[in-house]
Amino acid sequence: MDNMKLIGDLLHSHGLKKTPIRTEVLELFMDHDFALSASDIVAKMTAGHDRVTIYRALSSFEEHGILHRASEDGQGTKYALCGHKCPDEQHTDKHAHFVCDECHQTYCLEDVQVPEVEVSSEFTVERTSFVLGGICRQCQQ
Amino acid sequence: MDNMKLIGDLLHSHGLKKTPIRTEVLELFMDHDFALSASDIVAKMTAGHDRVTIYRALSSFEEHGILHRASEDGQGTKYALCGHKCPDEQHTDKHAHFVCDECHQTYCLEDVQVPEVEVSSEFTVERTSFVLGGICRQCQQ
DNA sequence: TATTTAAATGCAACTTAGTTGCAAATATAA
DNA sequence: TTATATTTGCAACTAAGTTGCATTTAAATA
Ligand SMILES: [Zn+2]
Ligand SMILES: [Zn+2]
Ligand SMILES: [Zn+2]
Ligand SMILES: [Zn+2]
Repeated sequence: MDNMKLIGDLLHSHGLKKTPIRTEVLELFMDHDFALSASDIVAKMTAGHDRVTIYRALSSFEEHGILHRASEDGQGTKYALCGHKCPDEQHTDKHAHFVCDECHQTYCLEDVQVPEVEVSSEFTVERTSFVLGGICRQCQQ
Repeated sequence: MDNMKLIGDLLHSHGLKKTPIRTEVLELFMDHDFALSASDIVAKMTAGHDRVTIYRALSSFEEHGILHRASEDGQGTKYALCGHKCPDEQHTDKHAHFVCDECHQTYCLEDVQVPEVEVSSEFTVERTSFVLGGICRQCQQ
């Protein structure tokens, strides 16, 4: 598990300082296969770090393409690394996401491409979000 | 413009009492071709009605299939009648929506069907939301 | 028309997500 | 080791949305 090395490189390659908080946040993302919100992270962080710092880390990671928005239901924005344990390129919004109505977890559906559609020339499309909702396997049994 | 008749029938057919506030809310939806949030409505309503009442009207209309959720960006949930001036059936989530990054207005793209996709059997899909973002014609000039 | 009652409204208070300004702390580079 | 830009913490704020409860009102019916 040399996530540490990975994280160091990732932060450095984006000109971001490697701080304990950022490191821990990225570790959390690598240790989960579902998306995390700011408050999820605050709850999972060891020490009692300030919410604001977490919000700023998430914004910064999003701006640098380290994280992408996976969903934004009323309970807050959830973020994810693009591929689970692949903190690399293509953190795009080109795949769909799934939100479970039961456990409220959000998953990246990396093998479900967001479809291309024809839209009236009245609109210039620059972003796309395709979010499916329902029940995940754990919540079904 | 016998929207009044339409609104009366609509409310009555759902067993909802016809009140001045609900009437005015539905008129607002009929008079706009973009989706409206609770605070949009509060701002456009004549008298100074309570926010809570508007939230409750919107929830009630959503439960009865009179309105559907068009988008929920960080700035709040926007609702729309299914067809502009067609307060009837099929207030489904089967069409896409467009959110303008400039004016922050949300439009129903009633001719853009939400695509059907194959999803891993790990997930049981019950809802779908397909939201496009970009710039609308007015904001492009 | 007058009475009754369930439904709708208003108000106050609360929760939660997210933001801003500023001072103090700290990661890195020289 | 020092200097500096970046990051963090704190306090305070905004905005969306919710809840409980008392009051009002639409509409059914007597
Ligand atoms: Zn679940
Ligand atoms: Zn994703
Ligand atoms: Zn626009
Ligand atoms: Zn719509």
